[in-house]
Amino acid sequence: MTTERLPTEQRQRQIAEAALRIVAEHGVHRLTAAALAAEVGIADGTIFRHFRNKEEIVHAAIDLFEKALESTFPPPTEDPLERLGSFMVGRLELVREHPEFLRLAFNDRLAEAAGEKGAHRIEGLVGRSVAFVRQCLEEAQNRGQVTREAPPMLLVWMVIGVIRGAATGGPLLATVEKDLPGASPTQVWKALERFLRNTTTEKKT
Amino acid sequence: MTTERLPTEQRQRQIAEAALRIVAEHGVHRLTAAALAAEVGIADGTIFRHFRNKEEIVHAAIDLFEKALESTFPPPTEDPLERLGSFMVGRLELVREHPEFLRLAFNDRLAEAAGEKGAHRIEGLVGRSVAFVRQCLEEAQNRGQVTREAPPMLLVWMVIGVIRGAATGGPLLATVEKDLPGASPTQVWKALERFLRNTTTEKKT
Amino acid sequence: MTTERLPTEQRQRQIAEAALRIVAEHGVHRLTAAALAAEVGIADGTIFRHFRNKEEIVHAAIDLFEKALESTFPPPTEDPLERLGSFMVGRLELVREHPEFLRLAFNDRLAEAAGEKGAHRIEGLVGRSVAFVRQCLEEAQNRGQVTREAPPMLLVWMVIGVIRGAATGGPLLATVEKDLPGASPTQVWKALERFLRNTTTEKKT
Amino acid sequence: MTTERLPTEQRQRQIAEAALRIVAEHGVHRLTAAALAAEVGIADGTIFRHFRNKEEIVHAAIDLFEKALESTFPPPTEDPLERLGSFMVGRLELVREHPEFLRLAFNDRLAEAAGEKGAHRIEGLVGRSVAFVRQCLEEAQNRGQVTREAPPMLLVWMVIGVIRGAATGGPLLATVEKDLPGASPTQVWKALERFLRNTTTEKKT
DNA sequence: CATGAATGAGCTTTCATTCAT
DNA sequence: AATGAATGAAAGCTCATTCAT
Repeated sequence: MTTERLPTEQRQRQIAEAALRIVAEHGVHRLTAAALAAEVGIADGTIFRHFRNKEEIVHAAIDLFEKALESTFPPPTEDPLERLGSFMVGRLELVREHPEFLRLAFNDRLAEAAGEKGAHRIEGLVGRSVAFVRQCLEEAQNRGQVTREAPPMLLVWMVIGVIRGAATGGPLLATVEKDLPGASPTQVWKALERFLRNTTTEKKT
Repeated sequence: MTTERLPTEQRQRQIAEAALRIVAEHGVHRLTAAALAAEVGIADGTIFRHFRNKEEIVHAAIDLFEKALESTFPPPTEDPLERLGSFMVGRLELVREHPEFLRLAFNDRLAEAAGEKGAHRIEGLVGRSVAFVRQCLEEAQNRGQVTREAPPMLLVWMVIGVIRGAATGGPLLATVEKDLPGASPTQVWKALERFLRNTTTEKKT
Repeated sequence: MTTERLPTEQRQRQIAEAALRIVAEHGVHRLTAAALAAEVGIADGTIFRHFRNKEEIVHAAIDLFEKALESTFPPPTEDPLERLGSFMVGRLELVREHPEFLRLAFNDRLAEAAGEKGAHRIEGLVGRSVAFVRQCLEEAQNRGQVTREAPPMLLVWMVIGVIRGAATGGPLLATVEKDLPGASPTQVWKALERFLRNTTTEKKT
Repeated sequence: MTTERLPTEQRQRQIAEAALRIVAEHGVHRLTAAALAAEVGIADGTIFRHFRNKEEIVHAAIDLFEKALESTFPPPTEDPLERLGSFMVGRLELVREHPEFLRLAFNDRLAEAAGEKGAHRIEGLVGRSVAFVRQCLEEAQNRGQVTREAPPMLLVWMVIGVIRGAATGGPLLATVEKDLPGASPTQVWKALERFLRNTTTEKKT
């Protein structure tokens, strides 16, 4: 069989994308050179003309993931809650477009496949998002938009929990899917925002 | 070397526990027949005198996990928030005692090792917990202990998010560990409870 | 195919011997797990139940080689030339019995297959033999059995050259094989000894 | 990157030389098409525009080696010992200039890489040198320059042994390097010559 | 029940060789 | 002539599973 010849960069991209798809759909244990090759439509051995080894493939996949996440960090607007909102909506839309990412973001599969270094990268990615959320929430607390009584991390966990929950089409919603059936990212954020503001101490006085 | 002969039931339990430990500490890729045998202290072939194949071992491990989770569902007390509190405290304490479970609960590793059927079981386990949390929250909303404005699932995701966050010693806290340093399960719940109730004060006044 | 089951120690020995045979007869490039397995009569994978990896197999082979060489170091008799004679005869007889060793002793094939550590071991083996020969010759010079005029290493190289030459059935003799047709180890040594003593300065005076 | 285009003959030479260098410095296992191409500075596929396959490359390398050896056969002078001397000095100087050759001459690595045919060629090369040495020594014996009592092959082995020993900087000298520290080729030959002639003095008196 | 040797499929990686560009 | 992507046959090694003892 003679496959179309493509420049390395293109093949690398194809392979990285295939890796993402495979891990997301079937799990790391199916991320084999053979599976990758089949997915891309080339011969087994050819994989290693484009990547030195499997680990590098995973790193390329993480790159893709990273770039996608990066694009959802909103510009530093004035209002922290507004910022948090764009972030959340962005993330939820990202997941809607790329369901592959879902199982990656909240899962340490990729990390496992990438060895120590890859695990750290993913940790870093997650950490950055957490830090962003926290930053927004603390600012909001300082401005009195959100109650100062709650420990910031509690709020962070809640927000992350909502993102995760709204993003997961899977298990979390399985039993209760009828609830917010097609709840759009914006709707979810609106509900969350109202809730957060609701608790504001200012309002109580 | 001839190991002491034990009845199948005991060996099965030992093996299932060993499986839990191995997956938790080293990941699925180290869950091999040889590793299990070594952990239990028997010869590798012997494993298959007690289980027909690896999948069954994983199922036994999930059984253990299930039983542990089961034990944290509190008795059906009157007050739904109180019930939710015992549940949450129970779960956090469980994780504190058995850190192995952490990587299992919020991770689909075990599911992956157990094939389709195992994945469904874990999904079910998670689903049951979600349903419980939801039940408590809806009751609380009906009683006016928690604002009725928020969609129940939003609250569910928040609570689950807090449980996950408080349970995970790892990445989530990494950058901000000073926050709730040794926050005990009860302290976490108290903070969450105050927050949940807080949202209703407006209406009360 | 069901092969006879043997205890690891026996299989290890078989495998190490097979390794020696293969390297000697066909060269390192044919020393593959498959070839070893075929030679021993077991399945490919089985090889690695008895050795952790190929390198360990080569080390086991070197062990065999080492033991054989060791056995040809004669006891420390009074007369150095007599000692040298037993050594040489021993070595030649060893090679006659185990032609496999020939290509190993004067070849760095095994060394190459064994990695750094293996190469050093073989170097050490050769070094020990050289040192032994040298020791004998220097003593002989001190006693006046061999001329003191020749630098010791010159004599060493000569003796080693004769051992190698007499041992090699191969290329070295190819063109001139009729010479010392069945020259027995003892005959070769006798000829060499006469030659060495012949040069003695004592006799000239 | 497009490399300068060179006529096949030049590239062939470059490749053959690269082969010699690689085998000498790193061993046959590194003699790969990719390594050759890198050494020469062309793309790996290009190698096979100049040689039909790897075996032919090795043959070209042996050609080079052969030519170098050829050049050290001295003209047929009157005195056989003098002839032998030039030969030996020539060989030792060759090795000093081209240390690559060392590992080739006393090693069947190249032979192994070249298959049956290549092995025979190298055998022939060695055989020719042995025959030359023998010729010289027999003449010398006939002229009474060297004792007639020693079987010619014994002398041949000795001489070859000395050449090998003096050429090998490696293991052979490792333990005793102080001996003939920078022993020049001529010094080595002088020592050997004195020794060979020495054996005849008895009869002369 | 327990042992541990044996199996064979499968995985990652290497490499000589081909061939479209 | 030169390039470099593609191929496919090994090679080394792992592991679930079987089975004679």
